[in-house]
Amino acid sequence: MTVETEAPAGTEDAIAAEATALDMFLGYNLKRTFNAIHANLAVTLRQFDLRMVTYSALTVIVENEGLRQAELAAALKIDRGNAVAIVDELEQRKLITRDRHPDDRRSYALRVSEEGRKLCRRALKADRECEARILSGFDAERLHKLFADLKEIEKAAFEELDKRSQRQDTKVF
Amino acid sequence: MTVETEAPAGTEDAIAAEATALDMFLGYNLKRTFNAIHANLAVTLRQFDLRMVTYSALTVIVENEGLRQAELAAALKIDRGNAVAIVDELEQRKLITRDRHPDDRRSYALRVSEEGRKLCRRALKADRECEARILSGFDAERLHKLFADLKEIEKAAFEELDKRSQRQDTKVF
DNA sequence: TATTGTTATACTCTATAACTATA
DNA sequence: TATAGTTATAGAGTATAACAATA
Repeated sequence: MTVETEAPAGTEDAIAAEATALDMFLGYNLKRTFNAIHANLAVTLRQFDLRMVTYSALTVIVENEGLRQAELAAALKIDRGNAVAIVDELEQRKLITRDRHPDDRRSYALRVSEEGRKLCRRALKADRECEARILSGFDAERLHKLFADLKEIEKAAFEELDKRSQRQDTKVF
Repeated sequence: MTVETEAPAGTEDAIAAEATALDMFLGYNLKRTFNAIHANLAVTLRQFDLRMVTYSALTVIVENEGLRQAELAAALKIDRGNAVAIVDELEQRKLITRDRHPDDRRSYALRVSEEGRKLCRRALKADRECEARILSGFDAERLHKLFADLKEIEKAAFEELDKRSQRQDTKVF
């Protein structure tokens, strides 16, 4: 998605340093920035044998002991079906336990183990330190504004999406 | 990845409206915001039967007539191998042509057709209008600052990634 | 009837490796 | 030797549909 500036080696009059119409788009810039941040996160998490999704699943379980798989899936915005393998992996690594839910025999109650809690704490710390290095040039106020902007845009984007699906609905009938 | 606030229906004391440690992370917030923007983009592009990658490929070809497939792949930061199917699709839909490169018989020169140019123009317009609706609450200065922040963070993140791989290198030897 | 966990399936995206034809 | 395009393949990520057990 990103139009990077380095020309492929040996390409004499390459499409280097070019601007593209895509530069004007927030989506394009968000993707580029996220890719760069995510590349760092992947390196950070590799030492804990975690992926982004297992990392965030573990974090959510730590913070919500006893939650059901369906609740975890909703929190991570992933499908229930896709949550199975993730929970399987965390359970097989003894980072969490799958206990029967006391008042609903369909459900599991997910709980972190001591080992899982420690791993989560170490991963969060490493992630925090990595982001701090990347964002060392940003003061608190600038960061706060940036986070607020991102939140506001997320909200506006979902509102626009709602409007569009309503428009579609009214078109259909 | 996102810990959304809506509780699943029928979950009485659900993990609703909760904060998570992940909220402190730029990566997490970028992903949430990008997901929301991308959901809109996907809806926008569906009417043109385009995906994000075919959309950006078409745009890059429009802006760099005659470029090689390898150059397109580099611009999109995708693998040469993965570019084949994308170029195939655009060619089969007669949105672009694959001409032999005049001075290198290994290469193709990718060129947009009139139909492709029109489609690209319409898609860019629809994308622009959608983003404008989402960002209607942002004035030009705020947007400019946001884009600048994103660019700066991307740069810092890749620099940090370089440092880390160098650190790894020096460890190995 | 609806929900929980599960399985199967499929499509996209990404990454690697090997092949051919050219340079 | 190296590069351009191609093919095959495999791993993630994501989405849908169906099933058994339970509510």
